[in-house]
Amino acid sequence: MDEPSLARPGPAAPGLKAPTLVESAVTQPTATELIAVIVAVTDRTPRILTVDGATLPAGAFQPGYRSLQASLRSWVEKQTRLRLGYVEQLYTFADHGRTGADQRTISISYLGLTREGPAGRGASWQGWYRYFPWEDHRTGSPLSETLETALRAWAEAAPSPGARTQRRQRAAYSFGFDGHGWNEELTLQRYELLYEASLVEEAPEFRGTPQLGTAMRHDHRRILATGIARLRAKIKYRPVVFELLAAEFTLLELQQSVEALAGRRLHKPNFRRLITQQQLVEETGGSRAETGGRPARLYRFRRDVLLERALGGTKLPIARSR
Amino acid sequence: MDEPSLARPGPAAPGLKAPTLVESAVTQPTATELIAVIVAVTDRTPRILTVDGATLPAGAFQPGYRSLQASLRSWVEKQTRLRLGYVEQLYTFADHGRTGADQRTISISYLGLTREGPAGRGASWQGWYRYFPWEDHRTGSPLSETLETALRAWAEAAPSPGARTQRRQRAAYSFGFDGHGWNEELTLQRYELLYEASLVEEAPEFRGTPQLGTAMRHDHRRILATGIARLRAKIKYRPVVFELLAAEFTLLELQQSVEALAGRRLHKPNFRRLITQQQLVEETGGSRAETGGRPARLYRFRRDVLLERALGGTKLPIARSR
DNA sequence: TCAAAAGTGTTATCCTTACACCCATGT
DNA sequence: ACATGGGTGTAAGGATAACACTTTTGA
Repeated sequence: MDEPSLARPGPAAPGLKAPTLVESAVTQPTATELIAVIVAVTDRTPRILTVDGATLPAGAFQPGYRSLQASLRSWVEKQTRLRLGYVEQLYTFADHGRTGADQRTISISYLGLTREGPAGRGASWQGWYRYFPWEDHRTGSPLSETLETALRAWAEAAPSPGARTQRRQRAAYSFGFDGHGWNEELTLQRYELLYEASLVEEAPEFRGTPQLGTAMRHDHRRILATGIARLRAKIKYRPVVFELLAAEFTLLELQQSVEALAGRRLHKPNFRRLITQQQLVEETGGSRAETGGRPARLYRFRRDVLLERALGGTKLPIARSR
Repeated sequence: MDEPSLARPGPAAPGLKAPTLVESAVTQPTATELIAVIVAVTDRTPRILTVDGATLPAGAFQPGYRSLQASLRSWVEKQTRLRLGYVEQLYTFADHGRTGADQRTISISYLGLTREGPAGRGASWQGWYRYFPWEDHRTGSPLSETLETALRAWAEAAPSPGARTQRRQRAAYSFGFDGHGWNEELTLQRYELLYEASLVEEAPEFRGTPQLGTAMRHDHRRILATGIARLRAKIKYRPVVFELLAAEFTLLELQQSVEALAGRRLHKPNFRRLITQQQLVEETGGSRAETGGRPARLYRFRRDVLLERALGGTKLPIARSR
């Protein structure tokens, strides 16, 4: 049924002249760097490893490693003595005019999860909401009025009526105006929209107007936005949060870690049910009394659980008002 | 609340000595190539553009273009005269020992959607299920018995009891045995599992045992599996199918295109509701009577609809039995 | 006794899934 | 008449969201 009329061609004979659709790749040598978004959660704050607070760790790809990911992992672990848990590739792009005009740098960005430890030479941990203050909706929406005003002005400044409508819709959808509701996964879209509206700068080298949040070197803030968006989507269907927690934890600690990443408050009773019903965790038998309430039972992650499908079918039990 | 104890460092002063976490990236020149999975759907068959049926189109990255994606797009459109609609980056990897030991190739793979046209010099369109016969579940599960037998044998051959259980669970989850149900998005996991179980070959250069499906050059079949998985996930929340259709189409044509990509049958009444209720399409006023039934109304995609959230909240209305 | 956090039970609501059925056209 | 595909109504079931309430500790 699929394609009965097509003859089955064998693999191309070796030594055959290459057709135009396969060009030689060796002609254009480029430099390759790996950029890492290393995330930990401490004290209800998602943090990333930076260099001087404005640059993401970056290193050259070491040939000799089995894969790009292996190269990144070993390089980070050697430099920082942090153990990386989950690692995932984010995006690859050609850096514009960083090196010479004929020689461009290919940057391959990665997301890595760990637990906070000493940062080491020249490095420091920074809360990620410092770069994206509008992304933390755990206690109201901090900049919502400022942003809404600025974005409406930007929309009205569009050249044509059609473009105006489009801008209005995009802003409303991305930032949750007009009854659209906040969607925490749209971090990258929001950043790009703010960039288009000149409310945010790409690199501190070019400064001028007052900024929303702290800028980073080159396009690193955009890479971080990509990482946040990816992680916020991921925690909903894969149990990666546990990589950020100690071996034993209370359900509240688990909840607060998810809240920190998602930037929203969750509904406690429903969150607990979600976790316990899926049998993602098991009791250790211990308990912890620290915060002036009834002592909480301690749990550990069940590593034997199937890796896929976790933390709730799709959604998190978000708390209703604020 | 976020990080009161941390001083706010400014951006690094230019000219500062680079800390170890930022290595020079220019030291290791590598070759860079772009690999394209170009998809079209014709006659209820998803097809990809290949070279000699066994190789994906690949070309060198052209510096001078705005971005990697722009470079890929222009190169494909120039070589094939096809217009690419939606384009998305898939994955980047370092090719193992294709070039010399000290000089490795970085391959950046892309997914691109188009409509089928003349393939041109040396190229040909191939139905993708030729490489993955077990992925088409539109008319039953073709190889289910063969596969289940082979995979159970593979599981039992594991060295330890723990590994056996793991293998059994992975196989059951990936292929839908033991009441797990078929999940069409797990194309890549299934391919990798079959590869581990030596039921599939990575490249035709090394042949020997009988194969499941047609092999491709290098790791191109794995790249194709990545593209299929990504596209199958994407059609559920972004209206990308329309890039594969003519400007006007019937709802059945739309449904059959989705079915072709997903490799499963859908429930007609529910599918139609899903589409019409979300106002993704509008009637053109015309109709078409071709297949011996009541004439079908023609629709067109509403381009003014917001790009995000489409084709059903999350899921497709899958038909119950076969 | 009160504050704070840990937990449990139950209901309301919506979305998905399934079933049942009628409509329009060509042969 | 009947086969084929087009098209509508509606009920069952399950998952999410919300509300109300009890329990256990420390200050």
